[in-house]
Amino acid sequence: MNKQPLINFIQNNIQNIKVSEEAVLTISEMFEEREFAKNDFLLKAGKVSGYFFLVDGFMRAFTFDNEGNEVTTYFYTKNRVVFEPASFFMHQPSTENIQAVTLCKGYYTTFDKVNTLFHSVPEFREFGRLMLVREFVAYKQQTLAMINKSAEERYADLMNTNKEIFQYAQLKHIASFLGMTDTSMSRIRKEMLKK
Amino acid sequence: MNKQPLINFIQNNIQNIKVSEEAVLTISEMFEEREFAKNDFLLKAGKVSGYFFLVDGFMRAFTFDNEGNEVTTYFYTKNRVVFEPASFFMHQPSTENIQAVTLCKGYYTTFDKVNTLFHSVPEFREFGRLMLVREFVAYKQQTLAMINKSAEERYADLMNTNKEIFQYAQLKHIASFLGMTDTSMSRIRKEMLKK
DNA sequence: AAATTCACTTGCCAAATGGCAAGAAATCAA
DNA sequence: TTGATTTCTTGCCATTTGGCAAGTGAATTT
Repeated sequence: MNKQPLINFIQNNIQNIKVSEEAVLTISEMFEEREFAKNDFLLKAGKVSGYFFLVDGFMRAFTFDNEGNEVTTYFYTKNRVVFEPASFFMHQPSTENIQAVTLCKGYYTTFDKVNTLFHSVPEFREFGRLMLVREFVAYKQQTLAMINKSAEERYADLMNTNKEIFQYAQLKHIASFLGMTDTSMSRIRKEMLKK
Repeated sequence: MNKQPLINFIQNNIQNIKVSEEAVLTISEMFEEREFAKNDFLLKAGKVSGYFFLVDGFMRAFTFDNEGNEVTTYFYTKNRVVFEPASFFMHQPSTENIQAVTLCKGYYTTFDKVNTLFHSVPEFREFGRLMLVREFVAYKQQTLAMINKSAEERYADLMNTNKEIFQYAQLKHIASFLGMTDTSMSRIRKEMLKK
């Protein structure tokens, strides 16, 4: 079982600290290789989130608003840690679903194991904090753009900064992610073609 | 110098762990009592965020969008930790400002000191993670509401869940926080009075 | 207390976005 | 390959929200 991609990712995401051989081994043991077929769920609403390092594939998080409409809250591309912080760290049932959009490969673990690593491997603790902070920062930037930008600007921004999303995700999912209807987004696309 | 409110807050926010006397002392030493007069800045854009436990008062975070409009990104009520996670944890200049809306009292410290505490006091490490997770969760819920809710619903939601914000904040700041113009919000208020 | 500034409201109209339903296109299943 | 299902687009019109500028009222300064 080759966990090198996982080790490399962790190593690359801690500044100034070389992960010791021992730590590498301890970490490796706690993760298991896992695949998700297209449309399989990494996380279902009501369950507690796990921790998944996505080596290859594309995932989508979504929930439902008051009127029962599906709302896409996030897209995950490869070389990212995929988890729902609220559920994972608070051990609470998730309100979100996370689903494989394409075939997904990576390494999976649970809160208990992550917690063990947090207590026993300082390097991993740093790594965990960095992942959390990174999620937060990314999320904040994304949402700041939502405020005080028009639907068209939001669409253009996503096109420029996250082109790979358009490669994998359905347009209606991108639309709800951007806080607009698929109808509106379709019109925006039409307008932008003209230019 | 009485740091009991700080200790109590930390104690109350770690599950299942009693903070030792020694830890209490170590933590206390790292924080200094601090006051912010009305309109004073806890954080200015371009500076690196500190860490402030707000014992009493009300604060507001804001930044500017592409067109130069001020956008309120957050309100902080008492008994909360006030900091900008992106800047604080990544040691990067903040894009946000945090300003005292009323006279504010609390305990202040820097990244280096928090880091020292993270490494030397496990209880504080847990506390720090909980604060970060809590910020993230709160932020996520807030922004989820922004998507797929009308301006009127967003206003009503905030009224129901965070009434104290209306006690202290200016209406135009609440409006930009809710992602609408002050003009629109004024009209919404008028409509809601009728009911 | 008067002058000045700032926050908020309101009327008028324009622009952006949504809702619905029908049709076209793409995808999936047999 | 064909039929069925799903996704995406489009036309028509309604609704929501914004922009501007004037007006009111409250707070602050001198």
